Amino acid sequence: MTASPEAPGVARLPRVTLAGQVAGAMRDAVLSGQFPQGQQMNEAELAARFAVSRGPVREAMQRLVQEGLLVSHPHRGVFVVALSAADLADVYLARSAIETTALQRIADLPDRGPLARDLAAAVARMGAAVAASDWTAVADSDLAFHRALVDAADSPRLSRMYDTVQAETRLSFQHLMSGYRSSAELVEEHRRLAALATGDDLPAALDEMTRHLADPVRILRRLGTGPAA
Amino acid sequence: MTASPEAPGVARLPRVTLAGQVAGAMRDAVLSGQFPQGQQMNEAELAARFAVSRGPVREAMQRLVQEGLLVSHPHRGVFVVALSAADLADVYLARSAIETTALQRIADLPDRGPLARDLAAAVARMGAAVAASDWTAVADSDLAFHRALVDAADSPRLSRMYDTVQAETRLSFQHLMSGYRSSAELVEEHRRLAALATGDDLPAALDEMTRHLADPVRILRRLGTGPAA
DNA sequence: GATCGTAGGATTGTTGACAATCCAAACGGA
DNA sequence: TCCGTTTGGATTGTCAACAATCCTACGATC
Repeated sequence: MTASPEAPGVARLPRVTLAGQVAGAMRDAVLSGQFPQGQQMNEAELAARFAVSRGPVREAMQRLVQEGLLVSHPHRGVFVVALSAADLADVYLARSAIETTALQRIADLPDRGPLARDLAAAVARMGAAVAASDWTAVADSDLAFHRALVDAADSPRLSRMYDTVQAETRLSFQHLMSGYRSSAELVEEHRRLAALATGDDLPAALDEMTRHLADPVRILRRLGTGPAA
Repeated sequence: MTASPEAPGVARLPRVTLAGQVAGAMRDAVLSGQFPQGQQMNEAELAARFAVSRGPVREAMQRLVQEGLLVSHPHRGVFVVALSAADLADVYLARSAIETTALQRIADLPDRGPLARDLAAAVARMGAAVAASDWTAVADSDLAFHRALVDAADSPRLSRMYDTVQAETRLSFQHLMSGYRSSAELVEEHRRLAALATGDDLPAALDEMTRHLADPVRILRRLGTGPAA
């Protein structure tokens, strides 16, 4: 047996580098709203805060730039992205592209049992979170639901692309949360989605998903928030 | 008029940094097959080659990692990706996700004239390239065709996601080229796609695109190339 | 009074040196 | 002969100092 450098399954245990740790911490900080949108991320400041040199900080920031959480202006600095209403609509367009494709692939899956379990669990958590009025947990279970769906398609690229747009989705929650649809309705909607995703009526599933993802865009348009078109 | 920091339209002229230039050069080198798949990219070596320090080289490599052209193993190095048959199939799945969504958006466009022109131009160039047996030009026009299509959807995120998968597509050409479908058929297929994309029968367009993108996967499966599943 | 030009301060981009980690080959023992 | 250990070389990860660029505020000129 020739030991391949990339043995499948046995993932090399994650050799953490400083840059990776800093990237994780910064991602959490940005996603938790610790840095307001548009704020500049000062390299020296962050380096001092994490007690590392500017090198790893630069590397970490560049990763977050590629993830769409930060935006870089050469020779000027990197800033927390400020998502416009048009950006939010675009995020949901990208999500629908990924999630509907995932649905199609899921329909060809031999065993949708595991996915059904994951989705049910996410819906259950969402229900509990709504009952407890824990909006952070509601958002988390929402994200977990859709992630489980995409990951079930077993496509590295769809999952990878979804990482980015889901991060942006999470970022947008801090804007959207207020005008969000009624929570009870939200849970019911996901329960319906779960049933359709693991059922046998693909067109109906696609239709429901499209409507589900179009809703936030409609809300945005109604609120008239966000700068410019 | 308060000068906004992000005036729309007036894009800041691209302040090139060394890292950016190195990234461009490395991208070209990798995509042109100058570095074989799986080869390690030695930092010091590349730094000497471009006459810069290791810093910009590291930064450039990290960008290409995010673009999917290189893969990084912490403490071991970064390598040119080796796309398996499964990876190629996945690339085309991701492409279909993006391109079918683009088609749907294009269908809602008020004026599809510019797109029709771009697509026609790409098809014309493809025809000329086939006549001249210039396979590089054939590939280029193929890529240009699909890029024009995606860009016409006017979605920053779809376009950005497409950057990555198109780079991988280009990389895969060096494998796939041989068993590619007949060139005359290829031109005709794109001519048909152009007509459908700018026409009024969206379902037919989606269907044709799906078939178009499924073809390379079938070819791969037939050839039985690529390591493992 | 407004505009252009200029100096100051701050921040980012780049560099070369140092430290930590990994891989492979040589070595010794069973 | 085979296996586990160790050691050496090479490569990557990190650091702190230097250079280049940008933005702001101030002052001169029209």
